[in-house]
Amino acid sequence: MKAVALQVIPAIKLHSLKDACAQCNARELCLPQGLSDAELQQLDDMVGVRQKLKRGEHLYRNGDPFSAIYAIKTGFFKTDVVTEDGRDHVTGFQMHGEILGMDGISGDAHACNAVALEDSEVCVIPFAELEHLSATIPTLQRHFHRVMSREIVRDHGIMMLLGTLRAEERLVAFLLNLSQRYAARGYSPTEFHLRATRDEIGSYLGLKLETVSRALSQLQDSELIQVQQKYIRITSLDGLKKMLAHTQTC
Amino acid sequence: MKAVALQVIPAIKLHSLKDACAQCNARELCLPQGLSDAELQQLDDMVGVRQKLKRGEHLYRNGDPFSAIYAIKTGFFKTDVVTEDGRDHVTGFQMHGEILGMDGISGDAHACNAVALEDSEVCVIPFAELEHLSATIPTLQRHFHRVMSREIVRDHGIMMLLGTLRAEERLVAFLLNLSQRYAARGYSPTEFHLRATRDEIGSYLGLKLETVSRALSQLQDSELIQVQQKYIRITSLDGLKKMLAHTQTC
DNA sequence: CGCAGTTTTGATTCATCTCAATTTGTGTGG
DNA sequence: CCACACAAATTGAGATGAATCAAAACTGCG
Repeated sequence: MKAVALQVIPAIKLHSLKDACAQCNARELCLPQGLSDAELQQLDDMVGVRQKLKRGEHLYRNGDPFSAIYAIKTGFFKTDVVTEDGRDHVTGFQMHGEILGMDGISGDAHACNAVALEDSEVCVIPFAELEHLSATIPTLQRHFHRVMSREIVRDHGIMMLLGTLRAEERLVAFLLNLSQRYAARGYSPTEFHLRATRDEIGSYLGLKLETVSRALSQLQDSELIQVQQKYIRITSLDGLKKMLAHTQTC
Repeated sequence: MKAVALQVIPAIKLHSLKDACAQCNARELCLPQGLSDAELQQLDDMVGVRQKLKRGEHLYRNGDPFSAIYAIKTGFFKTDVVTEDGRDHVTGFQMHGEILGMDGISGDAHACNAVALEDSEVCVIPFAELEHLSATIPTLQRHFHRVMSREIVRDHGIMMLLGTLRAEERLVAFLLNLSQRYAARGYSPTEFHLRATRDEIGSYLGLKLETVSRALSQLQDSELIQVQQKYIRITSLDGLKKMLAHTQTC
């Protein structure tokens, strides 16, 4: 997959834009959470641009100058970091309602790659304007800080996963995390499509793709899940949870 | 080590406090970086309390209500997360000039433990006041966002380390990171004391303490470092760097 | 229909963990 | 100040989980 020119949708109609945040189905999970109607309006004015990406396209690349963060309106992304010697590592999967690009704030350039794993659409939030607006809307400021903090906490959880869990447990943790996030979005917590390949999942979990495949097969043999390529059906949510709970205790 | 009542140093003298930030030797690395004298003064007024901790004392614990972040004035800390089933994992080591506690913003409660690994002193920065002040001082706002973003980027680096490096490489990355941070503080980049035990380092790197010990011995046998318990002397900084650079390439 | 990419599964190798014994270092109280 | 007890670190031998190498099966797309 090679670089593709980003397709930017310019502001079309003032009216439709004003309602964009208000009508977005990711709203409850997104940045404007908890804002009043008037504040929502202000935020809506700021988010002037939507951007569509096809599967495989980069939203941004490591080293790109930083100017905006992105709220995922629809779709699914991965972020990955690459070292000088070519090793790459998937640092996260993001779904709609989640914020991308905060890695870029510290160095005025993005510190990872963000790639759409399916056709997606994001809201471009110019960061300078977000800072400006959040200085006058305490709720927005507070919420933005929470979003950044949540990313830090989430990353600590992944570090824990990578540092202490065994292969099968990592996969269980991954599946339960997806399940919970789908549930929060009103989708089935027990039935979903993986958007990532075994290789990408492996990279995220610090495992080789064969190990991911084997672990999935094992979980299927244990009758905890059903796997059919990217389709996952969790048949025992409790069973999975128990696998994480009492590993050393018993 | 059990819980110890936190020792809080109340504001003593208005004058001495007003100069606290200005005179702090961690200033160049800390939150006030880049502020004007007048802004520094305002920040200084906000940071009303210093707090001293003895080795082994907790600055905060998982679940503690969140009200402030902490700038390390002197000393050395570790942060760790613990799961229900008792597994714990060290998520980071922090030295003076660095900020602790941002994990607590998202849930109004701290999401990890912070423990002093040597006698330390921190500046307590009430978070509500920081938000309030940063709404009027753009430089402060910007800088705070950078600090949070830097933590995210750093965590991604650790995830990469945990997911893709082998034991010896992880240790090299750890030592080089310490070296660089000591250098940035005006200390020797090639000679320092580890404040953490092998067990804590192992937890941080996703390794067992024996593996840490073996890897250190190996690096010593390769004449890249000298080890004497917690004392480390790097004899070939370039040699260490090469170990990380061309592992797969050659 | 065929080809490329992805996934599954098997056999083997290797790195790290585990268990265990010893050494070294540290702090405390007599 | 020294001796003792406890914590931390080193080192070895063996077990084990995941990586590697390899082949076959499946999927989806042109």
